[in-house]
Amino acid sequence: MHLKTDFIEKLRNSGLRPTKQRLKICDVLFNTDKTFHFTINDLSKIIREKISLATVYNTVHAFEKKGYLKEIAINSSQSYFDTNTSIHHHFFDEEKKKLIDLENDDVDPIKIKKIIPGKKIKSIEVLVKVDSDNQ
Amino acid sequence: MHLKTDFIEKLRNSGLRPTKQRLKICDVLFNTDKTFHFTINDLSKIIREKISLATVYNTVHAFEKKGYLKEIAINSSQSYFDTNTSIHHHFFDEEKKKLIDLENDDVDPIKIKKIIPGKKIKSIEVLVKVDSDNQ
DNA sequence: GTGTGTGCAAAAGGTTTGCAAGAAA
DNA sequence: TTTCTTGCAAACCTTTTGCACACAC
Repeated sequence: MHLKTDFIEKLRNSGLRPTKQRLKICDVLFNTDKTFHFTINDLSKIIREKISLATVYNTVHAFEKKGYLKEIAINSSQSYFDTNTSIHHHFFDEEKKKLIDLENDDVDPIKIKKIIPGKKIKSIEVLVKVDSDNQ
Repeated sequence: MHLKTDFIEKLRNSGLRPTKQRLKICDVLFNTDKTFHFTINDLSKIIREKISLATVYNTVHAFEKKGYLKEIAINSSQSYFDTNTSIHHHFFDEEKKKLIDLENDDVDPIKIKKIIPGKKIKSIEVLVKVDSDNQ
């Protein structure tokens, strides 16, 4: 359970003004023990107080830039975000269109044998697509 | 070097009528030894003869469904396609916004230790994001 | 001829932008 | 009072759809 003052401080420390809208979004995203995945559309619906879509986009992108959220690439139709910012991977359930966490320990270390001169690795993401067993 | 008759046969065998537009798109995509990555937008530009965007979308999706192309999820802003349909992975160069193939042999086998009851794995995709070395 | 494919324009869906009004510092 | 943030609508971009015409068989 987080206190509102924690969020105010968190935002201030990031150089973001603790506005009513940002605090509400913090409450929805971070005031829980479980991490979760969402689309902007999901988030808009969860927020009971009406916050303008533009503000939701602004806030989510601001939070992502500050490292409080991670964007997950699944397909080109929508952006998915994750409140779990640790290094981990994902299952994507094609049937339910849902993401499932795959903790780093659930995947043997990925060894990449090829290097690209002048480039350094920023991240390694594994996406495992799954579908119904029976068919 | 492929012959036009090869493409006609390939399309016929897939139940796709060999129209002028589809043959032109085959020519652009498959009449080369190198495989490559493209967006629909790229493809539209490469095709000199004007083919309606709707037809390009239709054709690319038809080819994907037949297994002649693979879609690659990078981000939510655009769809990327790959003429290399073998099992392999990708680097994504964040600076140049370009994909680079990572052959299956370049990555040690991925072992997933978690299973989802009732679900089977359809694909495992590794995306390695790289960026400029110097900074 | 019959059924499929194409082209165009319009519509849809997600995301971004410009700007005036409002809130935080 | 200065600067940042919000809200709204319009703009944008990619993708999809509807429908008349054209083409493959």
